[in-house]
Amino acid sequence: MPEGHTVHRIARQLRLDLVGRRLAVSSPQGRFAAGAARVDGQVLVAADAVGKQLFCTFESGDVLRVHLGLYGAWDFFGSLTPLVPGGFAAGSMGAPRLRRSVRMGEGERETPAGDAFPPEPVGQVRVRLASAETVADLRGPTACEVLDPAEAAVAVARLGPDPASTDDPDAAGEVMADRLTSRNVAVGQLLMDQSVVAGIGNIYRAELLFRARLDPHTPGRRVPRDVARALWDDWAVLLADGIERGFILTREDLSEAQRVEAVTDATLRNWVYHRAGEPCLVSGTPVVVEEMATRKLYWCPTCQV
DNA sequence: GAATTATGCCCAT
DNA sequence: TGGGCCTAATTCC
Repeated sequence: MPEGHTVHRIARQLRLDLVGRRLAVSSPQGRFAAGAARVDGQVLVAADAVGKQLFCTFESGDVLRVHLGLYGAWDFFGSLTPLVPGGFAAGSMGAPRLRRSVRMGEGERETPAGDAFPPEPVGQVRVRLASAETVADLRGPTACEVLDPAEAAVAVARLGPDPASTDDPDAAGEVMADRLTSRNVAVGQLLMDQSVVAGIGNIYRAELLFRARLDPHTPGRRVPRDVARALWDDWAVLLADGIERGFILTREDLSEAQRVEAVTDATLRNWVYHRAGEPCLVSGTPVVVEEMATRKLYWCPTCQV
């Protein structure tokens, strides 16, 4: 599920197993041959997520910028460090992939072509990052390019604040509140605007607004500043939880047993997202789905005013 | 088995 | 406004 939490997990996996190593960078698909050649053979010195974008910095200063879009995903093979102590190592992260391996247990990976390492690329692999022990394959990204340091700085500057990539969350929250409360655009659209706040996608958008009991159509300018700040604080909580948990869970009312169930049952995870026509879990009113700026918006007209 | 759908966002028209 | 990315789970016959 490539909202912000997913990209932070990908950056974490890259830091654990590929940062600090000299990498072979290639484009098995061929569409990124020139970009791959620019960083091939260099040491990867950093991997950072900002919002939904991933920035991989090489020793020359050049930066591989990746945006997964709707279909993109990274598949990891070889020696992998669990993302959380005692947890599973990553298999595939991004859009749903390799579901068979997920059923085996999240993180267990399907090994194509037997146990050979490195594995033969399967399908359209845009970029392969390979150390002696680990391979990361990128498929289906909407953006994948190599930038010089100045260009990379511009790309980062275009993004709003991200609670998981700032060292001053309070100041960043003020920036988000400024941007959210200065326009007449619906708050439901502003939360999806990556220059207002980075990393929120369609699920987090719907759930943040429900948790705040806020009507998605409220113009930004009409959102009280303390409500805007509370949205930032809640986003910081949900994002940190999503990064650790590996999926989006926004129902703070679930029992421990239900939280365990939610690992395999996505229908338990959210208040309104993907629940069109089902009764709101608080008011019983059927959850409404409508189009907002070409994306489906789920909300409860009784609770969110 | 085919059609639809999806967590995003860019670009051409 | 529509297509593109390039995939797989889900839903519909």
